[in-house]
Amino acid sequence: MITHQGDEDVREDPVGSRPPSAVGGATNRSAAARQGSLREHNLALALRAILGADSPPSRAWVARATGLTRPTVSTLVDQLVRAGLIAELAPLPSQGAGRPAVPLSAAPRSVVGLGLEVNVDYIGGRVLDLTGDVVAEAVLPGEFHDASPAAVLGRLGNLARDLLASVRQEGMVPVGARLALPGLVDLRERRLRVAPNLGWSGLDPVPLLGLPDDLDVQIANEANLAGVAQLSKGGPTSFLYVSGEVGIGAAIVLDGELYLGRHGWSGEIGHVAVDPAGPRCRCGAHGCLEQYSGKDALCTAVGLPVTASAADLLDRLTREDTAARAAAARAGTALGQAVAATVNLFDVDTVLLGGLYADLADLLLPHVRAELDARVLATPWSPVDVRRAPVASHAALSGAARLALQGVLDDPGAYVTP
Amino acid sequence: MITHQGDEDVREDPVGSRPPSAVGGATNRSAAARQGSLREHNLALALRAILGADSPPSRAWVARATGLTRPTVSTLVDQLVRAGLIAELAPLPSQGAGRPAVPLSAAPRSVVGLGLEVNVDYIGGRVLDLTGDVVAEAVLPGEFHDASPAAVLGRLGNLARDLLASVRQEGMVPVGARLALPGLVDLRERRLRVAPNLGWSGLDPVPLLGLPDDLDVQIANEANLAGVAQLSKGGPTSFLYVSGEVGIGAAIVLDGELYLGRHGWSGEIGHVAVDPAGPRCRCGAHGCLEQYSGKDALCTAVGLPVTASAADLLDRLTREDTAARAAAARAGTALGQAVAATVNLFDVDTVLLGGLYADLADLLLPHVRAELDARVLATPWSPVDVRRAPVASHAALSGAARLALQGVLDDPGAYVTP
DNA sequence: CCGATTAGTTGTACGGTTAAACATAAATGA
DNA sequence: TCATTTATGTTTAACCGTACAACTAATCGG
Repeated sequence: MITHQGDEDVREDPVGSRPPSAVGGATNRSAAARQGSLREHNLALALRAILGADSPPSRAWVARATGLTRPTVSTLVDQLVRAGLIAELAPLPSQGAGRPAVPLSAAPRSVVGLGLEVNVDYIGGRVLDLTGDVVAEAVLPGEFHDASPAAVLGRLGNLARDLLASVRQEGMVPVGARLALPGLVDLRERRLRVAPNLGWSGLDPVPLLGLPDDLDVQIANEANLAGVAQLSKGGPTSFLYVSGEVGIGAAIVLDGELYLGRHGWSGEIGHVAVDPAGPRCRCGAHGCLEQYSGKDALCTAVGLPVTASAADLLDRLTREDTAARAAAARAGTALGQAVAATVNLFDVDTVLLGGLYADLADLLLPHVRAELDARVLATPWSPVDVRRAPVASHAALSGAARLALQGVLDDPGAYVTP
Repeated sequence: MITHQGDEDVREDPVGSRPPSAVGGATNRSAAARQGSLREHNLALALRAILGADSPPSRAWVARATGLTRPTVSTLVDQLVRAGLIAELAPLPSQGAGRPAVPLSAAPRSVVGLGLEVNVDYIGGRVLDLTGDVVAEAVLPGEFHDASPAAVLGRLGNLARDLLASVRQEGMVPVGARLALPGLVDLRERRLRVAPNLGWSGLDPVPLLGLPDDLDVQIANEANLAGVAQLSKGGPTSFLYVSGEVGIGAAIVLDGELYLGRHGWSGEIGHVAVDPAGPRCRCGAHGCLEQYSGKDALCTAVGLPVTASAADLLDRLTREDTAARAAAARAGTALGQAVAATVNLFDVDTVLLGGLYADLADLLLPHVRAELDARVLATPWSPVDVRRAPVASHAALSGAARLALQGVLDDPGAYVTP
């Protein structure tokens, strides 16, 4: 027994030290389940059932949907109602026999999540409530390449405090914030390793925001968060989201959860090699996808300055012009090759194109589809569905706010008195 | 309420219909937690703690490790002992003050898992118990390209029945079997879609084995299972395993669980494009990794027939010969490019080379490492560790047997009387 | 031999779910 | 009109599994 003498604190598993392999992680596999865990699990289950229902469900429906009994659901729902997470709506004019049900729905404007974003051409914040409604928003355009992190994050912090103050004013309770950053974000150490387009590297941006210490503020990659924003009630729950901007990022969403990898920098599709002998990339390697399908490459190919707007680029590419067609083909084909590699590796069957690619989807899609048909091994049995991402405008803000709210969905027990 | 009237059977979620996104799935997030779920969770927790301990632990140690109380652990361990999953060892000569502990360990030769494999040049079966020991094994070399599925699987079925009979004879209880196949395996529909090297396609191999109906028999990809076999007590729990043979497959293992994707055909690294303008591949596309680093390509590059053995190939490649060096460089570089893409997408920091690549590791590693250093974006902050896979001989057999046993680890409650 | 220390067990309390019965409210139909 | 049917939601008692505290068991050091 000697070897065990030292192992005192194996038992607790502080969240920070856990590898962030997924978001929305649910019940901890390696923790002891006590009595309360049961209630927490079922509370979350009932909450998800209500939020995910097509129309406001009754307690009895929730019981059927979850497999819990009606008395149990009643007590759980009562707790959710008391906590302000769920609201009882006015009974509908009754439909059929039996006692009329009390419809339940997510309580609007109760708990809210704050999404923040720093990007090359704007900073912004957005507040979402449990219904998914945007309850407050502010976006400041600007030009932040090579701007001082302290200055930019300070301004964003002011904007965030204003948003928080205004929603608190109306009685809402912010439960967390996520900051979207266009770069390699280390979740475990909460550091922005490098953001080439901002010219930033090696910093912890959270203190620079100056938000209250009691608010849970975390950081994540912009494309990953934009991917999360594509989740919607009817839509697919497993997909690859590819965001084209100056850089190209991707998010892998599986069963409604973001796949983050060991450190949180999964999905770096922009540096998948399309042609190992191709042009040199900012990252030092040769032939990265970014050199073929990034915004700069596209602009250059059609003779625009790299500072051109997405609208200009779309305009130029839409011309019936040999150069324009060639540029779209080159970018779309390269994108298709990289996406095909990703699909072969991840086995997803839906691909959503976002960011700049949402605007250019009509031009790129035929080329992307052609490459996927040729290169994805599984195509004959499960064709890959590639399409424009449904949420486009500032998607990362919504994804960040959504993820900030995730803590409530995962552990409503923390917000409820039994 | 009309819209809800029809939704009767939302509650149960038969395992077959669930997307097989991971193995070792643990407590079902979308199921109601009843009282018994608590016990099942903690039973699995205690079992994992005992199996994962460095040396046979006591009940008190398990309590500390899991966060459960000693009385609870006592009752759980008693159940595991009664079920024959855990054995109480003879007390050690006591070390220090206090009542001597009763050391616990996995019960040898109690429940066992059966791993089966059909490959181009052999069929085989292996039986593992909870300690990880091989308790029975049989391998039949042969040449199975274009052989009849019914004949080959019939022979494998005989072999499997012999193994099962012999372990049953000794009082062991087989709890399941996994069949490893070198091809695209659809887990959800339990079909082998296509196995180019066998010349097989579109079949359900399980009935052809003729195993007893009460044994849970499932199928999986050979490389995926070989990846699972690399998990060991001291080693990494998240890694990319790349298996080079005629085809090239990969397994992505995250936190000790195999990532399978939507259908179970994740990890098809052999058809990641290394050069889109490269040679045409069997799959119809151009420039797939397989055309650069597959066994056939390597053999051809050094002037051997594609039927040459791994030993011949190694022998020829090890010569101080320009052609041999060029062949190793070409294969290693291409492999490095595909692996770099995978690492950029998955964010893993360990890569294990298995199959043929285990033999060729010394020759390939420098080239692979060079490409990773150049192409993996995260290299400066988290260098990728690439090395030879620890388990080489018939790894898929061990992985399959291990996965067959996984059901016991995930749900020991099913094998225990409370 | 006695206190200190650690391992494992016994008995009671508590929290959470269940099953069964009950209360509520509407539609249905003789 | 009024009992019957149907469905929702609540109450009650029982059950199950874990926690806590106290106990026994076994060893060491003095």
